[in-house]
Amino acid sequence: MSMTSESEDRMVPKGAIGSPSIEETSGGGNFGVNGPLKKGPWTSAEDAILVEYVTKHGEGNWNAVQKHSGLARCGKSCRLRWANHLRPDLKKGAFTPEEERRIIELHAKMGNKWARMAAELPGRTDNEIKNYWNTRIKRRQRAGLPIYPPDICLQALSESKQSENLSSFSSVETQHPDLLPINSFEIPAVEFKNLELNHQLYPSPLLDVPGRGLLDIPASSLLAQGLHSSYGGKTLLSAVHPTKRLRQSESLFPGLATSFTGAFTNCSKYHNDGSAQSLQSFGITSAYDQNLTSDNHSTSCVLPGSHALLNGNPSSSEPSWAMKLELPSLQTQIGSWGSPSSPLPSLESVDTLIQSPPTEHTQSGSLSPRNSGLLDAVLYESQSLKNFKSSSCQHMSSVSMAQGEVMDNSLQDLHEAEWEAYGDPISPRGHSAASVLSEYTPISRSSMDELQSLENTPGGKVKQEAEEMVPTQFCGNDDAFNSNNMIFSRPDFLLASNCFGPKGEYGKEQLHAERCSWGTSW
DNA sequence: AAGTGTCCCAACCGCATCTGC
DNA sequence: GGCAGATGCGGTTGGGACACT
Repeated sequence: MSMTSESEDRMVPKGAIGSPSIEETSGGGNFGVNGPLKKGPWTSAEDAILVEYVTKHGEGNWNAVQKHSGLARCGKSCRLRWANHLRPDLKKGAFTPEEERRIIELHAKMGNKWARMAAELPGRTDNEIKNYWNTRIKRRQRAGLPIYPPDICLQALSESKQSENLSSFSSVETQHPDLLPINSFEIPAVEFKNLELNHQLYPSPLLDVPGRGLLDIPASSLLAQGLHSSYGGKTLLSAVHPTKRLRQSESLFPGLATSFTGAFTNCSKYHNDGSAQSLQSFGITSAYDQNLTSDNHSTSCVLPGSHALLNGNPSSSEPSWAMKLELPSLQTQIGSWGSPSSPLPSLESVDTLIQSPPTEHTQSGSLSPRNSGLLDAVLYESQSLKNFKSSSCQHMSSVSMAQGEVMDNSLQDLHEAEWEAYGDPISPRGHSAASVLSEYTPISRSSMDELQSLENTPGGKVKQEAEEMVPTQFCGNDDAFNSNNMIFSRPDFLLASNCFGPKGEYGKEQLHAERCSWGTSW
Protein backbone atom coordinates (compact mmCIF):
# COMPACT_ATOMS: atom_id res chain seq x y z
CA MET A 1 0.00 0.00 0.00
CA SER A 2 1.31 3.32 -0.97
CA MET A 3 0.79 4.83 2.40
CA THR A 4 3.01 2.29 3.95
CA SER A 5 6.30 3.67 4.94
CA GLU A 6 9.63 2.42 3.78
CA SER A 7 10.23 1.04 7.16
CA GLU A 8 7.03 -0.80 6.92
CA ASP A 9 8.28 -2.64 3.93
CA ARG A 10 11.27 -3.54 5.93
CA MET A 11 9.22 -4.37 8.86
CA VAL A 12 7.03 -6.94 7.26
CA PRO A 13 9.72 -9.46 6.49
CA LYS A 14 11.11 -9.10 9.95
CA GLY A 15 9.24 -12.22 10.61
CA ALA A 16 6.63 -13.03 13.13
CA ILE A 17 4.77 -9.93 12.18
CA GLY A 18 1.17 -10.67 12.27
CA SER A 19 1.99 -14.19 13.02
CA PRO A 20 -0.28 -16.19 15.22
CA SER A 21 2.36 -16.32 17.84
CA ILE A 22 2.29 -12.62 18.26
CA GLU A 23 -1.43 -12.48 18.13
CA GLU A 24 -1.61 -15.12 20.73
CA THR A 25 1.10 -14.05 23.06
CA SER A 26 1.24 -10.33 22.96
CA GLY A 27 -2.22 -9.53 24.03
CA GLY A 28 -0.91 -9.00 27.47
CA GLY A 29 -4.32 -9.09 28.94
CA ASN A 30 -5.64 -6.29 26.76
CA PHE A 31 -8.70 -7.34 24.99
CA GLY A 32 -10.65 -5.47 22.46
CA VAL A 33 -13.99 -6.22 20.99
CA ASN A 34 -12.30 -8.48 18.52
CA GLY A 35 -10.21 -10.37 20.97
CA PRO A 36 -6.77 -9.75 22.34
CA LEU A 37 -5.13 -6.58 21.18
CA LYS A 38 -2.08 -7.03 19.13
CA LYS A 39 1.28 -5.51 19.87
CA GLY A 40 4.46 -5.22 17.97
CA PRO A 41 5.17 -4.18 14.43
CA TRP A 42 2.35 -3.25 12.19
CA THR A 43 1.56 -5.16 9.06
CA SER A 44 0.67 -3.60 5.77
CA ALA A 45 -2.82 -4.94 6.13
CA GLU A 46 -3.23 -3.24 9.45
CA ASP A 47 -1.92 -0.04 8.00
CA ALA A 48 -4.41 -0.27 5.22
CA ILE A 49 -7.23 -0.70 7.64
CA LEU A 50 -6.08 2.21 9.72
CA VAL A 51 -5.60 4.47 6.74
CA GLU A 52 -8.97 3.60 5.41
CA TYR A 53 -10.57 4.29 8.71
CA VAL A 54 -8.87 7.62 9.18
CA THR A 55 -9.63 8.63 5.63
CA LYS A 56 -13.23 7.93 6.25
CA HIS A 57 -13.63 9.22 9.76
CA GLY A 58 -10.77 11.53 10.29
CA GLU A 59 -8.23 11.57 13.06
CA GLY A 60 -9.18 11.26 16.64
CA ASN A 61 -11.38 8.92 18.55
CA TRP A 62 -8.71 6.31 18.23
CA ASN A 63 -10.34 3.80 20.44
CA ALA A 64 -13.19 3.72 18.00
CA VAL A 65 -10.82 2.46 15.35
CA GLN A 66 -10.46 -0.80 17.11
CA LYS A 67 -14.14 -1.04 17.71
CA HIS A 68 -15.31 -0.20 14.24
CA SER A 69 -12.60 -1.41 11.95
CA GLY A 70 -11.82 -4.70 13.49
CA LEU A 71 -8.23 -3.69 13.96
CA ALA A 72 -6.84 -5.51 16.93
CA ARG A 73 -4.87 -2.54 18.11
CA CYS A 74 -5.45 -0.22 20.98
CA GLY A 75 -6.32 3.35 20.22
CA LYS A 76 -3.02 4.52 21.47
CA SER A 77 -1.17 2.30 19.12
CA CYS A 78 -3.34 3.42 16.23
CA ARG A 79 -2.70 7.04 16.98
CA LEU A 80 1.00 6.45 17.16
CA ARG A 81 1.09 4.49 13.98
CA TRP A 82 -0.85 7.13 12.15
CA ALA A 83 1.14 9.99 13.53
CA ASN A 84 4.50 8.45 12.99
CA HIS A 85 4.08 6.53 9.78
CA LEU A 86 0.82 6.84 7.97
CA ARG A 87 0.10 10.52 7.96
CA PRO A 88 0.23 11.69 4.38
CA ASP A 89 2.22 14.79 5.20
CA LEU A 90 5.11 12.92 6.68
CA LYS A 91 8.50 13.57 5.31
CA LYS A 92 10.52 10.47 4.78
CA GLY A 93 14.21 9.96 4.75
CA ALA A 94 17.14 11.35 6.58
CA PHE A 95 17.15 14.77 8.09
CA THR A 96 18.53 17.45 5.89
CA PRO A 97 21.36 19.59 7.22
CA GLU A 98 18.88 22.39 7.62
CA GLU A 99 16.62 20.21 9.64
CA GLU A 100 19.50 19.01 11.72
CA ARG A 101 20.51 22.50 12.51
CA ARG A 102 16.98 23.41 13.33
CA ILE A 103 16.73 20.51 15.69
CA ILE A 104 19.81 21.63 17.51
CA GLU A 105 18.52 25.14 17.74
CA LEU A 106 15.19 23.98 18.98
CA HIS A 107 16.74 21.69 21.49
CA ALA A 108 18.86 24.48 22.79
CA LYS A 109 15.70 26.43 23.33
CA MET A 110 13.29 23.79 24.43
CA GLY A 111 15.17 20.87 25.80
CA ASN A 112 13.54 17.53 25.31
CA LYS A 113 10.27 18.87 24.08
CA TRP A 114 10.10 16.60 21.13
CA ALA A 115 6.53 17.29 20.27
CA ARG A 116 7.10 21.00 20.25
CA MET A 117 10.15 20.54 18.18
CA ALA A 118 8.22 18.39 15.77
CA ALA A 119 5.68 21.14 15.43
CA GLU A 120 8.45 23.35 14.17
CA LEU A 121 9.61 20.81 11.68
CA PRO A 122 6.84 20.06 9.23
CA GLY A 123 6.64 16.47 8.23
CA ARG A 124 8.77 15.24 11.06
CA THR A 125 7.56 13.42 14.10
CA ASP A 126 8.55 13.78 17.67
CA ASN A 127 9.69 10.20 17.70
CA GLU A 128 11.89 10.77 14.73
CA ILE A 129 13.45 13.82 16.26
CA LYS A 130 13.89 12.13 19.56
CA ASN A 131 15.58 9.16 18.00
CA TYR A 132 17.79 11.35 15.96
CA TRP A 133 18.77 13.41 18.91
CA ASN A 134 19.48 10.49 21.14
CA THR A 135 21.67 8.73 18.65
CA ARG A 136 23.44 11.89 17.72
CA ILE A 137 24.06 12.74 21.32
CA LYS A 138 25.35 9.34 22.09
CA ARG A 139 27.72 9.60 19.24
CA ARG A 140 29.00 12.96 20.24
CA GLN A 141 29.23 11.93 23.82
CA ARG A 142 31.41 9.06 22.94
CA ALA A 143 33.54 11.30 20.87
CA GLY A 144 33.80 13.76 23.69
CA LEU A 145 32.48 16.41 21.43
CA PRO A 146 30.32 19.26 22.50
CA ILE A 147 26.80 19.24 21.32
CA TYR A 148 25.98 22.78 20.57
CA PRO A 149 27.88 24.79 18.04
CA PRO A 150 29.04 28.19 19.18
CA ASP A 151 26.66 30.14 17.06
CA ILE A 152 23.73 28.36 18.53
CA CYS A 153 25.09 29.04 21.95
CA LEU A 154 25.26 32.68 21.13
CA GLN A 155 21.85 32.60 19.63
CA ALA A 156 20.44 30.98 22.69
CA LEU A 157 22.12 33.56 24.82
CA SER A 158 20.77 36.44 22.83
CA GLU A 159 17.32 35.00 22.84
CA SER A 160 17.59 34.47 26.50
CA LYS A 161 18.61 38.03 26.98
CA GLN A 162 15.70 39.13 24.91
CA SER A 163 13.33 37.20 27.04
CA GLU A 164 15.03 38.62 30.05
CA ASN A 165 14.32 42.06 28.81
CA LEU A 166 10.78 41.21 28.03
CA SER A 167 9.92 39.70 31.27
CA SER A 168 10.46 40.43 34.85
CA PHE A 169 11.61 37.68 37.01
CA SER A 170 8.17 37.22 38.38
CA SER A 171 6.77 36.58 35.00
CA VAL A 172 9.34 34.18 33.76
CA GLU A 173 7.46 31.24 34.95
CA THR A 174 4.48 32.20 32.97
CA GLN A 175 6.47 32.54 29.87
CA HIS A 176 8.27 29.33 30.02
CA PRO A 177 6.68 26.15 31.08
CA ASP A 178 9.92 25.00 32.53
CA LEU A 179 10.19 27.82 34.90
CA LEU A 180 7.93 27.15 37.69
CA PRO A 181 7.03 28.96 40.79
CA ILE A 182 9.50 28.98 43.53
CA ASN A 183 8.57 26.68 46.28
CA SER A 184 6.12 25.00 44.08
CA PHE A 185 7.54 21.77 45.21
CA GLU A 186 9.59 20.54 48.00
CA ILE A 187 12.60 18.38 47.73
CA PRO A 188 12.62 15.86 50.44
CA ALA A 189 15.43 16.71 52.74
CA VAL A 190 16.15 13.11 53.29
CA GLU A 191 17.28 12.76 49.75
CA PHE A 192 19.92 15.36 50.14
CA LYS A 193 21.00 14.09 53.44
CA ASN A 194 21.83 10.92 51.74
CA LEU A 195 24.10 12.69 49.40
CA GLU A 196 27.50 11.22 49.58
CA LEU A 197 29.45 12.47 46.74
CA ASN A 198 32.69 11.31 48.13
CA HIS A 199 31.53 7.79 47.92
CA GLN A 200 29.45 7.85 44.88
CA LEU A 201 30.05 9.24 41.55
CA TYR A 202 26.64 8.05 40.78
CA PRO A 203 23.36 9.68 40.44
CA SER A 204 23.16 11.70 43.48
CA PRO A 205 19.97 12.47 45.20
CA LEU A 206 20.61 16.00 44.32
CA LEU A 207 20.37 15.07 40.77
CA ASP A 208 17.45 13.01 41.43
CA VAL A 209 15.31 15.98 41.71
CA PRO A 210 11.87 14.62 41.47
CA GLY A 211 10.13 15.28 38.31
CA ARG A 212 12.73 16.35 35.89
CA GLY A 213 16.07 15.56 34.66
CA LEU A 214 18.26 18.53 34.63
CA LEU A 215 18.98 17.64 31.17
CA ASP A 216 15.49 18.31 30.24
CA ILE A 217 15.82 21.89 31.07
CA PRO A 218 15.71 24.02 28.03
CA ALA A 219 18.82 25.98 27.61
CA SER A 220 16.85 29.12 27.27
CA SER A 221 15.29 28.80 30.63
CA LEU A 222 18.55 27.95 32.16
CA LEU A 223 20.17 30.84 30.53
CA ALA A 224 17.44 32.96 31.83
CA GLN A 225 18.11 31.66 35.24
CA GLY A 226 21.72 32.30 34.90
CA LEU A 227 21.05 35.78 33.77
CA HIS A 228 18.58 36.38 36.45
CA SER A 229 20.87 36.67 39.29
CA SER A 230 17.97 36.86 41.59
CA TYR A 231 17.61 33.19 41.17
CA GLY A 232 18.93 31.73 44.28
CA GLY A 233 19.63 28.20 45.15
CA LYS A 234 16.06 27.72 45.96
CA THR A 235 14.97 28.93 42.67
CA LEU A 236 17.41 26.71 41.02
CA LEU A 237 15.77 23.85 42.66
CA SER A 238 12.61 25.09 41.22
CA ALA A 239 14.18 25.25 37.88
CA VAL A 240 14.61 21.57 37.84
CA HIS A 241 11.25 21.34 39.18
CA PRO A 242 8.93 18.64 38.31
CA THR A 243 6.13 19.81 36.24
CA LYS A 244 5.59 16.21 35.86
CA ARG A 245 7.16 12.84 35.81
CA LEU A 246 9.12 11.53 38.62
CA ARG A 247 10.35 8.94 36.29
CA GLN A 248 12.61 11.15 34.31
CA SER A 249 15.19 11.77 36.86
CA GLU A 250 17.32 8.79 36.14
CA SER A 251 18.74 10.31 33.07
CA LEU A 252 20.72 12.86 34.91
CA PHE A 253 24.36 13.35 34.73
CA PRO A 254 26.42 13.25 37.79
CA GLY A 255 28.72 15.81 36.42
CA LEU A 256 25.90 18.16 36.18
CA ALA A 257 24.79 17.11 39.56
CA THR A 258 27.98 18.11 41.10
CA SER A 259 28.00 21.28 39.18
CA PHE A 260 24.67 21.90 40.65
CA THR A 261 25.95 21.13 44.04
CA GLY A 262 28.52 23.75 43.69
CA ALA A 263 26.05 26.01 42.13
CA PHE A 264 23.68 25.66 44.94
CA THR A 265 26.37 26.32 47.35
CA ASN A 266 27.53 29.29 45.51
CA CYS A 267 24.20 30.70 44.79
CA SER A 268 23.07 30.28 48.27
CA LYS A 269 26.04 32.28 49.38
CA TYR A 270 25.35 34.61 46.66
CA HIS A 271 22.05 35.56 47.98
CA ASN A 272 23.03 35.46 51.50
CA ASP A 273 19.53 34.76 52.50
CA GLY A 274 17.56 31.79 53.56
CA SER A 275 18.57 29.85 50.55
CA ALA A 276 21.86 28.81 51.93
CA GLN A 277 20.33 27.54 55.05
CA SER A 278 17.71 25.74 53.20
CA LEU A 279 20.28 24.08 51.07
CA GLN A 280 22.27 23.09 54.02
CA SER A 281 19.21 21.82 55.61
CA PHE A 282 19.00 19.54 52.68
CA GLY A 283 22.24 18.05 53.69
CA ILE A 284 24.32 19.85 51.19
CA THR A 285 27.03 20.90 53.44
CA SER A 286 29.24 23.38 51.90
CA ALA A 287 32.77 23.22 52.94
CA TYR A 288 33.33 25.76 50.28
CA ASP A 289 31.42 28.33 52.07
CA GLN A 290 34.06 28.83 54.61
CA ASN A 291 36.53 29.96 52.13
CA LEU A 292 34.43 31.75 49.74
CA THR A 293 34.89 35.26 48.87
CA SER A 294 32.08 37.17 47.46
CA ASP A 295 33.89 38.04 44.34
CA ASN A 296 34.32 34.45 43.57
CA HIS A 297 31.08 32.98 44.34
CA SER A 298 29.26 35.64 42.56
CA THR A 299 30.17 33.97 39.39
CA SER A 300 28.76 30.72 40.18
CA CYS A 301 25.17 31.45 39.93
CA VAL A 302 25.67 31.52 36.29
CA LEU A 303 26.58 27.96 36.20
CA PRO A 304 23.50 26.26 37.36
CA GLY A 305 21.90 26.89 34.13
CA SER A 306 24.41 24.93 32.33
CA HIS A 307 21.82 22.56 31.30
CA ALA A 308 21.98 19.36 30.20
CA LEU A 309 24.10 20.81 27.76
CA LEU A 310 27.13 19.90 29.52
CA ASN A 311 28.97 19.65 26.39
CA GLY A 312 28.46 16.27 25.20
CA ASN A 313 25.92 15.58 27.81
CA PRO A 314 22.51 16.29 26.76
CA SER A 315 19.41 14.74 27.80
CA SER A 316 20.47 11.41 26.84
CA SER A 317 19.01 8.57 28.64
CA GLU A 318 22.39 7.05 28.91
CA PRO A 319 23.95 7.52 32.25
CA SER A 320 27.37 8.86 31.96
CA TRP A 321 28.87 7.78 35.18
CA ALA A 322 29.23 4.38 33.75
CA MET A 323 31.70 5.85 31.39
CA LYS A 324 33.26 7.90 34.06
CA LEU A 325 34.10 4.89 36.01
CA GLU A 326 36.23 3.79 33.18
CA LEU A 327 38.26 6.90 33.26
CA PRO A 328 41.92 6.41 33.69
CA SER A 329 43.70 8.15 36.41
CA LEU A 330 45.72 10.66 34.56
CA GLN A 331 46.87 12.57 37.49
CA THR A 332 49.97 10.57 37.92
CA GLN A 333 50.82 10.92 34.34
CA ILE A 334 50.50 14.52 34.31
CA GLY A 335 51.29 15.85 37.63
CA SER A 336 49.26 18.91 37.12
CA TRP A 337 45.65 19.56 37.09
CA GLY A 338 45.36 22.65 35.18
CA SER A 339 47.55 21.94 32.32
CA PRO A 340 46.04 20.98 29.09
CA SER A 341 47.91 17.79 29.20
CA SER A 342 46.12 16.69 32.25
CA PRO A 343 42.55 16.70 31.40
CA LEU A 344 41.26 14.37 34.00
CA PRO A 345 41.93 13.72 37.60
CA SER A 346 41.66 10.34 39.08
CA LEU A 347 38.60 9.27 40.85
CA GLU A 348 40.53 9.21 44.05
CA SER A 349 41.43 12.73 43.42
CA VAL A 350 37.85 13.54 42.96
CA ASP A 351 37.08 12.06 46.27
CA THR A 352 39.81 13.99 47.85
CA LEU A 353 38.60 17.13 46.33
CA ILE A 354 35.12 16.55 47.43
CA GLN A 355 36.19 15.92 50.91
CA SER A 356 38.72 18.60 51.16
CA PRO A 357 37.92 22.13 51.95
CA PRO A 358 38.68 24.07 48.89
CA THR A 359 40.98 26.88 48.49
CA GLU A 360 39.94 30.13 47.03
CA HIS A 361 40.51 28.67 43.71
CA THR A 362 38.16 25.98 44.44
CA GLN A 363 35.30 28.24 44.46
CA SER A 364 36.07 29.69 41.19
CA GLY A 365 36.75 26.28 39.94
CA SER A 366 33.29 25.26 40.74
CA LEU A 367 32.40 26.96 37.62
CA SER A 368 34.56 25.01 35.42
CA PRO A 369 35.03 26.27 31.97
CA ARG A 370 35.00 22.77 30.79
CA ASN A 371 32.11 20.58 30.01
CA SER A 372 29.60 22.85 31.42
CA GLY A 373 27.61 23.06 28.32
CA LEU A 374 25.80 25.62 26.36
CA LEU A 375 25.48 28.22 28.98
CA ASP A 376 29.03 27.97 30.05
CA ALA A 377 30.19 27.96 26.55
CA VAL A 378 28.27 31.07 25.82
CA LEU A 379 29.26 32.83 28.95
CA TYR A 380 32.78 31.80 28.73
CA GLU A 381 33.15 32.75 25.20
CA SER A 382 31.53 36.09 25.64
CA GLN A 383 33.72 36.74 28.58
CA SER A 384 36.73 35.60 26.75
CA LEU A 385 35.98 37.98 24.00
CA LYS A 386 35.37 40.68 26.47
CA ASN A 387 38.59 40.08 28.26
CA PHE A 388 40.36 39.74 25.06
CA LYS A 389 39.54 43.32 24.36
CA SER A 390 40.29 44.53 27.77
CA SER A 391 43.42 43.51 29.50
CA SER A 392 42.29 44.89 32.76
CA CYS A 393 40.76 42.54 35.16
CA GLN A 394 38.84 43.62 38.13
CA HIS A 395 37.59 41.67 40.98
CA MET A 396 34.17 42.72 41.84
CA SER A 397 32.48 41.92 44.98
CA SER A 398 28.87 42.51 45.02
CA VAL A 399 26.30 40.32 46.51
CA SER A 400 23.38 42.55 46.00
CA MET A 401 24.09 44.29 42.83
CA ALA A 402 21.77 44.63 39.96
CA GLN A 403 21.31 41.70 37.73
CA GLY A 404 23.16 43.06 34.82
CA GLU A 405 26.04 43.95 36.99
CA VAL A 406 26.07 40.61 38.53
CA MET A 407 26.22 39.03 35.20
CA ASP A 408 29.07 41.07 33.90
CA ASN A 409 31.10 40.99 37.00
CA SER A 410 30.45 37.41 37.53
CA LEU A 411 31.71 36.67 34.17
CA GLN A 412 34.72 38.72 34.77
CA ASP A 413 35.49 36.94 37.93
CA LEU A 414 34.70 33.69 36.44
CA HIS A 415 37.06 34.18 33.66
CA GLU A 416 39.83 35.20 35.92
CA ALA A 417 39.23 32.49 38.35
CA GLU A 418 39.05 29.89 35.72
CA TRP A 419 42.31 30.84 34.26
CA GLU A 420 43.85 31.07 37.61
CA ALA A 421 42.71 27.63 38.34
CA TYR A 422 43.81 26.27 35.07
CA GLY A 423 46.97 28.13 35.19
CA ASP A 424 47.91 26.61 38.43
CA PRO A 425 50.15 23.78 37.47
CA ILE A 426 50.37 22.31 40.88
CA SER A 427 47.30 22.45 42.87
CA PRO A 428 44.55 20.07 42.18
CA ARG A 429 42.50 22.32 44.27
CA GLY A 430 42.31 24.62 41.43
CA HIS A 431 39.17 22.70 40.80
CA SER A 432 36.33 22.27 43.09
CA ALA A 433 34.80 18.94 43.46
CA ALA A 434 31.94 20.22 41.46
CA SER A 435 34.08 21.27 38.63
CA VAL A 436 36.14 18.18 38.76
CA LEU A 437 33.13 16.04 38.51
CA SER A 438 31.51 18.11 35.92
CA GLU A 439 34.66 18.00 33.98
CA TYR A 440 34.51 14.32 34.00
CA THR A 441 31.23 14.22 32.42
CA PRO A 442 31.81 14.35 28.75
CA ILE A 443 34.99 12.47 28.49
CA SER A 444 35.00 8.88 29.14
CA ARG A 445 37.85 6.60 28.71
CA SER A 446 36.13 5.21 25.74
CA SER A 447 35.65 8.60 24.29
CA MET A 448 39.24 9.40 24.85
CA ASP A 449 40.25 6.23 23.24
CA GLU A 450 37.93 6.97 20.50
CA LEU A 451 39.35 10.33 19.92
CA GLN A 452 42.84 9.12 20.07
CA SER A 453 42.01 6.42 17.70
CA LEU A 454 40.55 8.80 15.23
CA GLU A 455 43.73 8.96 13.37
CA ASN A 456 43.92 5.24 13.24
CA THR A 457 40.41 4.47 12.31
CA PRO A 458 39.76 5.89 8.95
CA GLY A 459 36.35 4.41 8.66
CA GLY A 460 35.26 5.24 12.14
CA LYS A 461 31.95 6.83 12.51
CA VAL A 462 33.18 9.44 14.84
CA LYS A 463 35.83 10.51 12.52
CA GLN A 464 33.41 10.43 9.74
CA GLU A 465 31.21 12.75 11.59
CA ALA A 466 34.02 15.11 12.29
CA GLU A 467 35.01 15.08 8.71
CA GLU A 468 31.53 15.64 7.54
CA MET A 469 31.27 18.75 9.53
CA VAL A 470 34.13 20.86 8.52
CA PRO A 471 33.38 24.36 9.61
CA THR A 472 34.32 26.82 7.00
CA GLN A 473 34.90 29.47 9.54
CA PHE A 474 37.40 27.47 11.49
CA CYS A 475 39.12 25.19 9.17
CA GLY A 476 40.20 27.51 6.53
CA ASN A 477 43.61 28.56 7.62
CA ASP A 478 46.00 28.44 10.44
CA ASP A 479 45.72 32.08 11.18
CA ALA A 480 42.12 31.69 11.94
CA PHE A 481 43.00 28.64 13.82
CA ASN A 482 45.41 30.47 15.98
CA SER A 483 43.66 33.68 16.57
CA ASN A 484 39.98 33.35 16.27
CA ASN A 485 37.27 31.82 18.25
CA MET A 486 38.64 31.68 21.63
CA ILE A 487 36.43 28.84 22.39
CA PHE A 488 39.00 26.68 20.85
CA SER A 489 41.62 27.92 23.14
CA ARG A 490 39.47 27.41 26.11
CA PRO A 491 40.89 24.97 28.52
CA ASP A 492 37.65 23.20 28.62
CA PHE A 493 37.56 22.92 24.95
CA LEU A 494 41.01 21.62 24.80
CA LEU A 495 40.42 19.23 27.58
CA ALA A 496 37.06 18.13 26.43
CA SER A 497 38.47 17.60 23.06
CA ASN A 498 41.24 15.56 24.46
CA CYS A 499 43.47 17.76 22.49
CA PHE A 500 46.48 16.66 24.36
CA GLY A 501 47.56 13.16 24.87
CA PRO A 502 49.23 12.02 28.00
CA LYS A 503 52.44 13.32 26.62
CA GLY A 504 50.92 16.47 25.42
CA GLU A 505 51.54 15.40 21.93
CA TYR A 506 48.18 16.24 20.63
CA GLY A 507 48.66 17.14 17.06
CA LYS A 508 47.31 20.07 15.30
CA GLU A 509 45.48 17.80 12.99
CA GLN A 510 43.59 16.29 15.78
CA LEU A 511 42.76 19.59 17.29
CA HIS A 512 41.75 20.69 13.91
CA ALA A 513 39.45 17.76 13.62
CA GLU A 514 37.93 18.68 16.91
CA ARG A 515 37.32 22.15 15.76
CA CYS A 516 35.83 20.84 12.67
CA SER A 517 33.29 18.98 14.66
CA TRP A 518 31.42 22.22 14.76
CA GLY A 519 30.62 21.52 11.25
CA THR A 520 28.86 23.45 8.63
CA SER A 521 26.11 20.95 8.73
CA TRP A 522 25.01 22.38 11.99
C1' DA B 1 32.13 -17.19 7.92
C1' DA B 2 31.09 -16.51 12.65
C1' DG B 3 30.93 -13.73 16.59
C1' DT B 4 30.44 -9.35 18.69
C1' DG B 5 29.31 -4.67 19.21
C1' DT B 6 26.89 -0.65 17.72
C1' DC B 7 23.47 1.91 15.25
C1' DC B 8 19.00 2.86 14.24
C1' DC B 9 14.19 3.01 14.63
C1' DA B 10 9.51 1.35 15.53
C1' DA B 11 6.79 0.54 19.15
C1' DC B 12 5.61 0.25 23.89
C1' DC B 13 4.93 1.98 28.62
C1' DG B 14 3.65 5.02 32.15
C1' DC B 15 2.39 9.34 33.42
C1' DA B 16 0.32 13.96 32.58
C1' DT B 17 -3.08 16.64 30.63
C1' DC B 18 -7.34 17.48 28.39
C1' DT B 19 -12.21 16.96 27.84
C1' DG B 20 -16.79 15.80 28.62
C1' DC B 21 -20.11 14.29 31.77
C1' DG C 1 -15.34 19.60 41.94
C1' DG C 2 -14.72 14.76 40.87
C1' DC C 3 -14.44 11.12 37.82
C1' DA C 4 -13.39 8.46 33.70
C1' DG C 5 -11.99 8.10 29.19
C1' DA C 6 -9.22 10.03 25.47
C1' DT C 7 -5.21 11.99 24.03
C1' DG C 8 -0.45 13.68 24.26
C1' DC C 9 4.19 13.32 25.60
C1' DG C 10 8.72 11.67 26.73
C1' DG C 11 11.57 7.78 28.18
C1' DT C 12 12.73 3.22 27.28
C1' DT C 13 13.11 -1.15 24.98
C1' DG C 14 13.55 -4.81 21.53
C1' DG C 15 15.38 -6.38 17.58
C1' DG C 16 17.01 -6.10 12.73
C1' DA C 17 20.76 -4.07 10.04
C1' DC C 18 25.26 -3.08 9.68
C1' DA C 19 30.24 -2.71 10.75
C1' DC C 20 34.09 -4.52 12.66
C1' DT C 21 37.20 -8.16 14.39
